[in-house]
Amino acid sequence: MTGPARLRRSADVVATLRRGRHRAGSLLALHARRREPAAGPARMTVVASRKVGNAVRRNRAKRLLRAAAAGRPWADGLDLVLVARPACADAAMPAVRGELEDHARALDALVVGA
RNA sequence: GGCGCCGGACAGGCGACCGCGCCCGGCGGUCCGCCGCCGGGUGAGGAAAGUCCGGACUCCACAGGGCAGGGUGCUGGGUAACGCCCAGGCGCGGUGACGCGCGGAGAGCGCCACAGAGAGCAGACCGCCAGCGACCGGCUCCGGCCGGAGCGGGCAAGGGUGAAACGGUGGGGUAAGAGCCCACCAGCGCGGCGGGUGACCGUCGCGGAUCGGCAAGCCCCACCCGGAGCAAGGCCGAGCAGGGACAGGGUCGCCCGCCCGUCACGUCCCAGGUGGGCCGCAGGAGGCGUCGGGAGACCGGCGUCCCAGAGAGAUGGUCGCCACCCGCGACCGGGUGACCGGUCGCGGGGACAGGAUCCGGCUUAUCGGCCGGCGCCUCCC
RNA sequence: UGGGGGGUGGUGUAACCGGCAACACGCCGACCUUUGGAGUCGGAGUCCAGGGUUCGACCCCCUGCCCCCCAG
Repeated sequence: MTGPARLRRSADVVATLRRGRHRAGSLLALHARRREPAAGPARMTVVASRKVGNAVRRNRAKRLLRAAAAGRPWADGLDLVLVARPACADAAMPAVRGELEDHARALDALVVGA
């Protein structure tokens, strides 16, 4: 995976969802959290629940989110969780990129600036 | 030409740039656990799906018997096995190609609402038939005669109810009738002969007058099933804190049998800790080709190929070109015509759906065209 | 992975061993009332969907869809 490294451990995902900042839109929700200490490149994972649809729709949504996330730079020391919404599986790439960029800019101000 | 039936195979192709999982090789770094870069190889389906069946595999005193429970259900075959497949038999539907169904109701229990006279060793509303007939009506040659109400009987042909009502035709018989009797037909049962491995078929004889449906209600018969599941199971590593109860425990239930144990290394409960890695885990009931056996499902021989192995879970993103399908328009060709074919332009479309231990089936979803065989109708020669 | 339960008017629930789908609240319409409320009368159901068994299916069997629960 390019860009951010993969976030593998379940505890890290839960910590990011619970203690991180988040922003949500119609296509996706972005959770972000600074590690302590904030060393190493950003890590990320994508999530799609059963509400998104069947396996094809879930995987489609996750691929779009990965591709979109790989297309922009991320600050070091961040843990990211991208949550797919049902509409994400039907969305086009520019829309996904746009919404992700909005969330990322808003959260950079909160997480990085804090 | 039109409308159909059955079977099979496919699941757009090529290319550019940026990326992903796994494997191999090289280089570099390393705290030796690995990490980074480069190159090469490889990377989803006919249903991968639903999880409805069957097996492989693994573990459980090696699970032996009985009961209970569950499943299957015409016959023969195929298979590792099946609830699957093939062939056959019978029945039903269809003009037909073809499709669908399948043990037993002559072992027992139970159920058949409403309607209807009667619905389970049937029944008599209308009706039919003689008899009585003191009452009523009509006729009268005055003796009676005819019809009806009523009474107690005989009958079950016809009407009518219902999903279903105790065979059909003809004859005899009778007061009227009825398998009451007879012949033939249908159906049932028994027996013989012939064919078939068998389901069953053909044929001959005899019998007794001969009535259902539901077992996807209980049930009977035959056959099958030990249980759990890859979070099976095995190995390595890290970490913690013990306390209490009990004589029984052993992978669904009950009894017997068997095995282990009876003061703890067991079982259960509470509390605490961990929730990491490796194997299982990809050579298989395997794919393709060919030859042989078989009616077929399928089986065997030979050759050849290696074809996903992740573990928060890899196939993506942005485009181009060419085919394919649909709609509209223009032009050309054929035809009296409805219309058909071709070229070009514009617009649109490409489904259902993603491996998670593996395999064989079933079922369900699915845009579109392709191949093969067959049936019916119509037209022409 | 294995097992269990359920889907009935708008909502919450019924229906013996197969025989006319019932109740409460709500909604709609009519009557009554100056209006509203209360009251009276009436109305509305693909019994989740599609097949099958049966004379007949909410009920029995098969297939599919959805929801809930339990164990690991």
